[in-house]
Amino acid sequence: MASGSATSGSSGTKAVVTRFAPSPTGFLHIGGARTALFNWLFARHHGGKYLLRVEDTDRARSTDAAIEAIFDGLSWLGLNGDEEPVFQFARSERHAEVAAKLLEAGQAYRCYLTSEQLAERRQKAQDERRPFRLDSEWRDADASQWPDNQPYVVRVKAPREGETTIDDQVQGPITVQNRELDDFVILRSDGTPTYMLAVVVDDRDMGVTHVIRGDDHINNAFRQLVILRAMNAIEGGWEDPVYAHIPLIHGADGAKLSKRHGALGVDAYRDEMGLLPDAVFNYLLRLGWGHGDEEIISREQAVEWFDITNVNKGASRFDLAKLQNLNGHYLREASDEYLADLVLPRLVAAGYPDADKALLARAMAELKVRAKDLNDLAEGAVFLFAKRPLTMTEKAQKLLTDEARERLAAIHERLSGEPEWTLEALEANLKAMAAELELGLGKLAQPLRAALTGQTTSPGIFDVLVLLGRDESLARIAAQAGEHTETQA
RNA sequence: GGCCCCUUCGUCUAGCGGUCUAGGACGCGGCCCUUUCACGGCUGAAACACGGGUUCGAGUCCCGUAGGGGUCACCA
Repeated sequence: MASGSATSGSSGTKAVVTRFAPSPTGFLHIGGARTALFNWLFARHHGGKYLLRVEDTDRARSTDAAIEAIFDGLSWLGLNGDEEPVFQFARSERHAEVAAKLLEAGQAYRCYLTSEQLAERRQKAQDERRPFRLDSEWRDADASQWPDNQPYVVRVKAPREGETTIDDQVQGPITVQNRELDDFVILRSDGTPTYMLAVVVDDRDMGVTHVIRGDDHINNAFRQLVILRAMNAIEGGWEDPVYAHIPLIHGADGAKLSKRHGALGVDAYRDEMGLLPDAVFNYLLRLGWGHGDEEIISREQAVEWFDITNVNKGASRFDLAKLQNLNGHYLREASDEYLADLVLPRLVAAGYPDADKALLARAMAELKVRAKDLNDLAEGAVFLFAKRPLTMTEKAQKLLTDEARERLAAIHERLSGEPEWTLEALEANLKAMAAELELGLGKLAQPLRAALTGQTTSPGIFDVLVLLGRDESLARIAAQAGEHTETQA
């Protein structure tokens, strides 16, 4: 049993309950996604539950758009909660109720210090270059001393002696001297609960057994334990959860991930970068965690192998190149139908409203081996739906020399007589032609590629001919062919 | 600054006192395959931050130093 030092858990085999608790003040970024992933994996691995809670107690900064974006991102990654999400703000009455109990039991107190007074004291401490620690004169004030009609906040009475140790599942034991803890606010002067109170109450009411979150919350754990243990002393049934603080993700330059760096919403990875959810899932899993030499890990495998105590303690950097490589792998594994569905809207958006899914799907096998994301796939597919006359890339244009155009004319003549428009027949035909002309196949294939696709890279040239079909192929060749054939396209 | 935490190739990691002349992956170089680009295969360069201990033996344990990160709100 790993848990804080004091409380003795009465239940030895309690079912695991984890939660992911984003605050809807921004979008689901990559770090949050990984926290959700680890919570999900841990719960799945132990056959427990994984819950979602929206921490929207900051009314000013919370937005519906953010809530939607977060759910959308989680859903894309397959990390939906096992139950309906809890909205923290809706529970403020319960939070206030707990604060009242704390107050009543003398574990919290009304503090009439104003923000200005606090700022003053902080400033003074800083000027004297000593650490600021709040020592409110209201901590032990009697009800008779309370001023009338003055706003006040409710603070918990943090212990001032001894020390507290949490046995963190990732970081190992962490000890803090209790005198480092201050009497933090649990109820604001307008009566609303602070995050510190709400988290503790909600976690316990939701039955959360394992708190897995970013290690920027380590210090909060000690504060939350103050509330938790006070409540446990008052009414019992408030057990310490098991903590696991996972390291943050840094940008490629080692600095904290911020909007400037790679801290994009997961929607950007999906929409702009054209990545697959399985790839992001796999990448995030391997960031800070490993299982021997395994690199490609399926969801099922991940659930089986995942162990929170194996998570590394140090922060890791976000490496886009590796993510893209992984994505390329998952792209090649994905079915042609699935990919065609994802690529089609991209083609339409790129100005090819006539893009045909069936043709796209047929080309996919050839397309996906040379792509690392959906953008590559869409770009590679453009030639299938481009209208004549094709626009040539600079490199393609260069390939179409007079000599090349003459060869195209010859190819046109020859393929016009090809009775069987199949991969095998076309390959045999053109190879024979190259041999007769004593040319490398490339001398024919490259100009052909330019004429057919407008580009210098594409799927195999015979595949391209088959994909395009006889009529379209011949028309495109004719359009670029040299003089001695009259081009009638 | 106080407190807490971290430190293996450029990056992600394996390593849980001897099997480490430190393994894998991405990236980078070379070769092969090849009509292009990819894919794939083979191969090369590349790391235990530093200094003290403990031990017969340390990448693995302990202590310092340096570097990095987190946190110090009536924000979450």
